Amino acid sequence: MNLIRERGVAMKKKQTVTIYDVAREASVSMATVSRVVNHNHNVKPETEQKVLNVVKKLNYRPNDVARGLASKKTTTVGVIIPNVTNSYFAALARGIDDIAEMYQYNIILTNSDGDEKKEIKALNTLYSKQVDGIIFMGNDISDEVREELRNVRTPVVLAGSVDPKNEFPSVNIDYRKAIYAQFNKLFENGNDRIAFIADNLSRSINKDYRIRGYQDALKDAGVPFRKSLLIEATDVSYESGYKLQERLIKSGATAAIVSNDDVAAGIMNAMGDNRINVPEQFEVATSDNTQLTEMTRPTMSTITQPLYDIGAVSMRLLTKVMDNEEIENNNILLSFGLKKRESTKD
Amino acid sequence: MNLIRERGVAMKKKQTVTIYDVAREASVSMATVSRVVNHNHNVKPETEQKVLNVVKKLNYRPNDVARGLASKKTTTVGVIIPNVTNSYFAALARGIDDIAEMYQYNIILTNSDGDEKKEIKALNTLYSKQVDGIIFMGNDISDEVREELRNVRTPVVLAGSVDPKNEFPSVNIDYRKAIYAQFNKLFENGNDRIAFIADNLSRSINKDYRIRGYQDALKDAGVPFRKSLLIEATDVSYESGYKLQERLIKSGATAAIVSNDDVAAGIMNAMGDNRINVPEQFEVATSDNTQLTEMTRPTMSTITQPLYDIGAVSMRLLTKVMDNEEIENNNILLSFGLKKRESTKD
DNA sequence: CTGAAAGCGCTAACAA
DNA sequence: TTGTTAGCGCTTTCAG
Repeated sequence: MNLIRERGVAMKKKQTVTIYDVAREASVSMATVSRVVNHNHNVKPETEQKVLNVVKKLNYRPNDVARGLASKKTTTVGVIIPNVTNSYFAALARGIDDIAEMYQYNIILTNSDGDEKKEIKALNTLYSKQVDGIIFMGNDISDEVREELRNVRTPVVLAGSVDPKNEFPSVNIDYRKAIYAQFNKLFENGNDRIAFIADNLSRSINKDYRIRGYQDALKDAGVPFRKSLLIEATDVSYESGYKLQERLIKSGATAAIVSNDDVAAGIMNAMGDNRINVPEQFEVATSDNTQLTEMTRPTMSTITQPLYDIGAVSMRLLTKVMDNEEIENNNILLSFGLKKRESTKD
Repeated sequence: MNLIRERGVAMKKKQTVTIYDVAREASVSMATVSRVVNHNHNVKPETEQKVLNVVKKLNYRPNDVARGLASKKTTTVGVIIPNVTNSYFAALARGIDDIAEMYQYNIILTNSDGDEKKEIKALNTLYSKQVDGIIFMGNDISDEVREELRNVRTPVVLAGSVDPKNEFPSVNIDYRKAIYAQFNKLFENGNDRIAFIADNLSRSINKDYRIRGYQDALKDAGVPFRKSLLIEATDVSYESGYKLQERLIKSGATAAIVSNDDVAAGIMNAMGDNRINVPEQFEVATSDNTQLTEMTRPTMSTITQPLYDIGAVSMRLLTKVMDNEEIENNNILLSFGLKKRESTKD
């Protein structure tokens, strides 16, 4: 080993300079170097300066892996996302990364496609990598995932994803109230056959939240429930929305509440392509207020959600959990709104 | 230490089971456990089975951090992306992650906003984290970034980002030829005042590639170059496109080649809102073929790029570089096409 | 086919 | 304020 070090420039392999090298060169102990590198205050200014000089001279960069092993902290958090390509989740991811960066964390990003198997696999990998925390996105969590989440014993926060059992910290909007409000708008516009559309009606986020809001509204409005107005899309894509148009018309609906912007855009464009005017003949209200809502013609009325903030707040919450801080409220609901654009009458 | 382990269940701190525990329980050495966990063939089947049983019984999970320190491989690669929220880059990121997963790598994702300072900071962080490789996205690389990239001495591949000096491996399409082809289409449609729009005309990807293609075409078509037709957007957003519309009309252009789909959508919608018909009165051709091109009305004609593949191929290329494989071609150009939709006449 | 032992580069008591 | 010394959990020669 020493032989290798001595040979210096003659070495072929790239020479990594370690804390030991710095210590020797600065005539101090490794502990002291560690202290100055970690901005530990208990170091005499002169010593600190001396070390800093050597650090610069040798271009020393601490090895985070070694650090992680010794300190049991990796300063990285895992992020499970259904699909980066989905603008709703991408917006959250951006919020997460920004706050993570602010708190000196890095993000390991894994796409799950909302698939339970992949989610579990990702969780295991993240666990092996010793991440300090995990942000989980995926609308809701299956029992198997819940089990795994308990298992890994790593702080977890759900972002834009509900936990009906309130077992894990989460950041969301109140989906039930949001749909309730949206229904009423549409109802006031004269619609009493309002369809509700989501990609998976049996998922908790729909079954336990959105559809309940829908039914609350139905009840208060004195409108009977019609099962045929609950429509399931094959997935959260533009195409799946486009294909739904015919069925929607046949259902007798005159308006639709859609839980995803891409799907809503598909429905709207399909209406237009089939000479059904939006909003005159059919009103469409969507849910995510992604930028797409302003790009379509007509533009889309929507629930407004603070997407970026949902991500940002989740990450902030996670830092608190990781630091064992006292959490006053584990299930944060950010406020939503209703934005009227051109796809609804009022 | 032993004391602590002995206390077993009595311990408060969560007990992590290590390779040492497995070895003891299975009455073999750590080395043997390591071998079976890493699927090293030189292990007698019975021994392997015995170890595997204990692994399962104790629910042993290898610690990747310790592994990383010992083996100097972290099986994670860094990905620098301007913005996950940008659908062009998000599509590449998805391709990257899928192939990474296939090769057992994880991805550390960092948003740079295309900002040189952030790019350099990210590079340094990734270096500290000892990533095995880096995928860089950002259109092109400044001299400072180039310097840093050389410095870190970690395999790098550029995805959807040009390196005019061909110093680093990269995966792209031939932007010059693509713009050339697109110009000709528009020219054949009867336009001789065709604007070219990008967010930063002085960036290499525009200056050295796209604008050259534009000028090649100009020359072959015998059309004089007009500087006023080279238009810079403030950024790659829908709004910046929307705001450009007036200037575009004033420039005398009758068609535009736009280098970003969001910007193109903004321009198109602004035209529509100002009662200028696309494509009858103004033709718009865009560049990325993201899904947005099908969502706008009219739909957008575009260059088609294999976005997902650019990411996927980049990651595949990176695995080769990391494995020191012989690379036949360092600068991969994937094929592009031209897709006619409704925003151009032919 | 298996084991012993020396690290990987750093942090964190504990002393001094 | 600084140094000494154990490890952190695993891989990897090198023997046997």
